Amino acid sequence: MRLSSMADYAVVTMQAAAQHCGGARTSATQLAEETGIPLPTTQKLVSLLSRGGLLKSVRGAGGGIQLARPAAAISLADIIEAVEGPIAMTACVEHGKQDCALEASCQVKPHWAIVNSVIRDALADVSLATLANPEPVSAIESATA
Amino acid sequence: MRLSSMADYAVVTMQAAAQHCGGARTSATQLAEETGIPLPTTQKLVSLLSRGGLLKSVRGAGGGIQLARPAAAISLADIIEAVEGPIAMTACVEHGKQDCALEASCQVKPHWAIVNSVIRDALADVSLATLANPEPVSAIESATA
DNA sequence: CTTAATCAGACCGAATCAGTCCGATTAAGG
DNA sequence: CCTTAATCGGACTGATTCGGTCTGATTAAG
Repeated sequence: MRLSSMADYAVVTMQAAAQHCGGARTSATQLAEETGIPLPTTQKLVSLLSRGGLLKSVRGAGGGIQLARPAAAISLADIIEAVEGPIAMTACVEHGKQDCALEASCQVKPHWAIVNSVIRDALADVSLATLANPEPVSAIESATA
Repeated sequence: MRLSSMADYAVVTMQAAAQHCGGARTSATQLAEETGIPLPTTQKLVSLLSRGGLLKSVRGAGGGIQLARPAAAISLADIIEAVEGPIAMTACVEHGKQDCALEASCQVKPHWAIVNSVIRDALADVSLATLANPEPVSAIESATA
């Protein structure tokens, strides 16, 4: 039930990259300095995020990285899935994976699907544009009451 | 972002125990047979759940276990916290833990608190009584739309 | 063509987790 | 009152995954 450190760092890195989006390309080195995350780790994150289609990288001298989409179109769910894989709290939620031998008599499985959707939607409702706003307000706030 | 197997098994075990609540005491052995979870693992879960105040255990011959509270008063959040500890997606959400060196300049932290609350509430809205119902319907369904 | 700077993938150590086993405790039966 | 049996409780071991680091491949500029 805890997010991996990599996913946590990825969110911070993406938020830092979003602030450089208007300028142009940024480098992993610069993001590492700004965030305080070790450079090798930042490089690994950039690799994962690029593979996930969230960052656009340009190799070679003078190259760099930039957001592949507008900040408003990138959500926490996208970032987490790029680093950790599909958001699935239990093994039975993932399609195609039927490792659970209890599946036949499991009464809990349909409920996990609902809970998983709620959590994923909550993460999808938070975009990079929202993270840039220091005052956290959004549609999800109503659910916290 | 994935639930531990122990927590997953704990939910199944509690659901099985809830169906025996009306009768009286059940044993870990019986729950292991019904759920298909290995007996030693079930014993470990019973220990954790008892320590968390969700199960009431009676030792000795003829002893057993039973729900410490009505099924409607036990939620998924209770079970998960009993097995995994406090629900905190990131280290900075947990009170008192300030291992994150980025905390000073971290723009993301306040947003995590909101997201964490949403997720915890979603888990708290699902009780054992809800799990006993094969047709999943509840207040959280509106959030899935 | 050489050089330099960047991303991308592969490797290793550490921590956590799942699982199992054995001991402490307690009620029932003789 | 003692023995027996059945249960929960905590401690240990092996394995998997995760976090972190390092080195190599690629590319544009000089």
